[in-house]
Amino acid sequence: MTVSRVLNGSAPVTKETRDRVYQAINQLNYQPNPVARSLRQARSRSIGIIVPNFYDPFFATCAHAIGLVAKKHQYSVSVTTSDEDARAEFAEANLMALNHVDGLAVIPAAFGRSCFDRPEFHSTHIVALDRPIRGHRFNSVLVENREGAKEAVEHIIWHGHKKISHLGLSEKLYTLNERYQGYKKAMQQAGLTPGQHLTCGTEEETRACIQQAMSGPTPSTAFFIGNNLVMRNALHAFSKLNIRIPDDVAVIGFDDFEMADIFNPSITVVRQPILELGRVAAELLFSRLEERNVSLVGQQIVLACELVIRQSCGCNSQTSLKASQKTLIRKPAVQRPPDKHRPLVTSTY
Amino acid sequence: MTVSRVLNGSAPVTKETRDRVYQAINQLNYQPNPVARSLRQARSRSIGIIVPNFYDPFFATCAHAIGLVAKKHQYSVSVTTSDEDARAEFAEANLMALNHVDGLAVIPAAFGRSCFDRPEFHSTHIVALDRPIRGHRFNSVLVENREGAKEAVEHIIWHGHKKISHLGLSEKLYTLNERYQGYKKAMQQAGLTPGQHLTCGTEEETRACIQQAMSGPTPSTAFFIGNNLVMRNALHAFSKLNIRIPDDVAVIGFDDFEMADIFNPSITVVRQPILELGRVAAELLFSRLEERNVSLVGQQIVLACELVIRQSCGCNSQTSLKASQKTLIRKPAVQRPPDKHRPLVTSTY
DNA sequence: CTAAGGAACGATAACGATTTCAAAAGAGGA
DNA sequence: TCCTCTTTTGAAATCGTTATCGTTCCTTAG
Repeated sequence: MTVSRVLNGSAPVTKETRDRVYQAINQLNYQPNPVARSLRQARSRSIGIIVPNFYDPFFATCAHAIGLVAKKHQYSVSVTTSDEDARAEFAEANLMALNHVDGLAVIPAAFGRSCFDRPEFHSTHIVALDRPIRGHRFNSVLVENREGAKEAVEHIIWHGHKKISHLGLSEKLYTLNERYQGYKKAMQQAGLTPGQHLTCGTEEETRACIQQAMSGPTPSTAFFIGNNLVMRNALHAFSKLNIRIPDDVAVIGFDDFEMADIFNPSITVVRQPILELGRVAAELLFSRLEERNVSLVGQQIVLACELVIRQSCGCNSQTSLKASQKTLIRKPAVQRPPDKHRPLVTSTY
Repeated sequence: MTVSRVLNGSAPVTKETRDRVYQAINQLNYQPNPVARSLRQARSRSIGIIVPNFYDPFFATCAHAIGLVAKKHQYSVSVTTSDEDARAEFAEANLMALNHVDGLAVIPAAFGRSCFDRPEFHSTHIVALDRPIRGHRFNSVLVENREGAKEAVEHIIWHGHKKISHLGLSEKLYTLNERYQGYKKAMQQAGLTPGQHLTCGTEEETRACIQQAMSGPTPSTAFFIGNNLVMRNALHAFSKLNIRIPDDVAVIGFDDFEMADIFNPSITVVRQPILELGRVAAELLFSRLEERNVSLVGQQIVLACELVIRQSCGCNSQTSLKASQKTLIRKPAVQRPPDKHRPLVTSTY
């Protein structure tokens, strides 16, 4: 008991006894057993992170950012994946709850019904990132998908394009649907007819979509591309079809990626504040664990994106920008704390 | 006690009692408490994974592969990061050991002294991936860095290049040093003078290295590039310096990456069997948890790489390969089970 | 000098499972 | 009928910590 008091500072202990305790601890190489602690206290000074997968740089960067905040607060973390499957997500979250994690940061799985309102989680603090969880108990931290997409499409319209196609992965995915809505709004406000949400899963589908969009009486002269999987496939397709960017078509994407500014032409994108997303979500979680900001419970926080103008949209960085500065960042309207770039997503091994 | 026997099948229970137990379990929504289990049994049917970071696709894919195997064996996983720091690695591993993980799969941190021979880990099964841990207790699963690099350099030599430079991140990194040794060997066997290990951390350093290598009386006509961080910076530099690939210089890299075949020209690389690496390491770990293959303890397993020939080395895929097949894979000498490609490292959110 | 109050520390009982041991119930043989 | 043996079930101890309560000792006030 005295040892416990010394280690936790939960009650006063004489300096002399304290020293004896520390001496014994050193002699015996004693380390408190976190399992027994967790059993007794029903908490563990740890948080769980559930992301759809590890190999998507977006998710990886979110997990990284959350981990940094956890480290700052001296919490340990445990990361697992849902594989975009709500059932697996439930299994993982349930296991974490049984293990008495103090909080849970989740990028909710895209497919299946979310289960965080189940009684298993009544005593667990949960924060969602990137995609919302409905429910008065939860906070969600999101990105301005709609506004970001709208701004991107407006930029293409400003370039003079009239027939702009939208390529996305699936209308079922929250973020991609939001971006499509932004695309539609920009088109309508400019008096243009928005196209369908062209669903491009595989590389073949993407090529077919592009070919179709570029045939007919009024071929598309520009593409808004909803995420990086589609961007990859689209770039491949453009190359195979001998379609030149930005001469034949303008291209603008959502979510910045590692190679976007190495590409020739470099790719104009809407950059999401990924580190900020993870950071804000994590800080929110910890503020709730420490019973602060309780008034925010149930609120959504939405972070602004940046339009990163490079060459693929038709802007000629050689002339319009200083030679030393290949990338122009148009600052978002909403003020927000400065965000460092996504960490370099490349190998160090 | 009877409930425990029913759930674990650790002793015979009458069908009648068993049914009553299940009925009660359903009524009460009972779930066994893994913390109490872990406290009593000193095991948890879970493994820990420690990787340097999440955002490097290589590490992410390793973690993914290990997770798949764990799922198959019905173990849960907990992933954390060391940030390439051996002290943080020790802290994470120690915490996992205290939490009674049954096994630990680690990509050892590059910087600092590895601590897995400390008494804290005497009862934990540990397997290393990608980088070795010395010690008779440990298994390591590695990639043929030397042979892969050698084969790549031999391919460039076959193209007729005589002055070939080696760009790497750091000689302190195990894998990069191994690859440099392979480069040196290939050069020496061909009667050519190997260059220094050119250390390229930042983009500026990389540019300087390239400029230096390409100046003087005998400028480099080819570059072997040790990993993807340097590859990224090098591609940027080549583009800025208006050096054309493969016309001015040939380029070959180590480790395949997402955009390698989208690039123009597509990048020839040595592909590592990443999923296989994770799979083999995980299966080895589980076979040791189940007390099988004990004879393998202390052994290293080394997996072969593939040379993926694209355009940047000077091979003209338009003529030398079928038009439908842009990528030629030269099979490795060593037979090994077929490996699926790295999962697509792009966003689905 | 006594009583009251606080500081320091120890004893006991949880937390929720499993290990070990003991008891009850049923089967079979003398 | 009684005894032994096996099958099934329950009781107690245990894992390593903390919550709770109680005891000792010392200080201070009346």
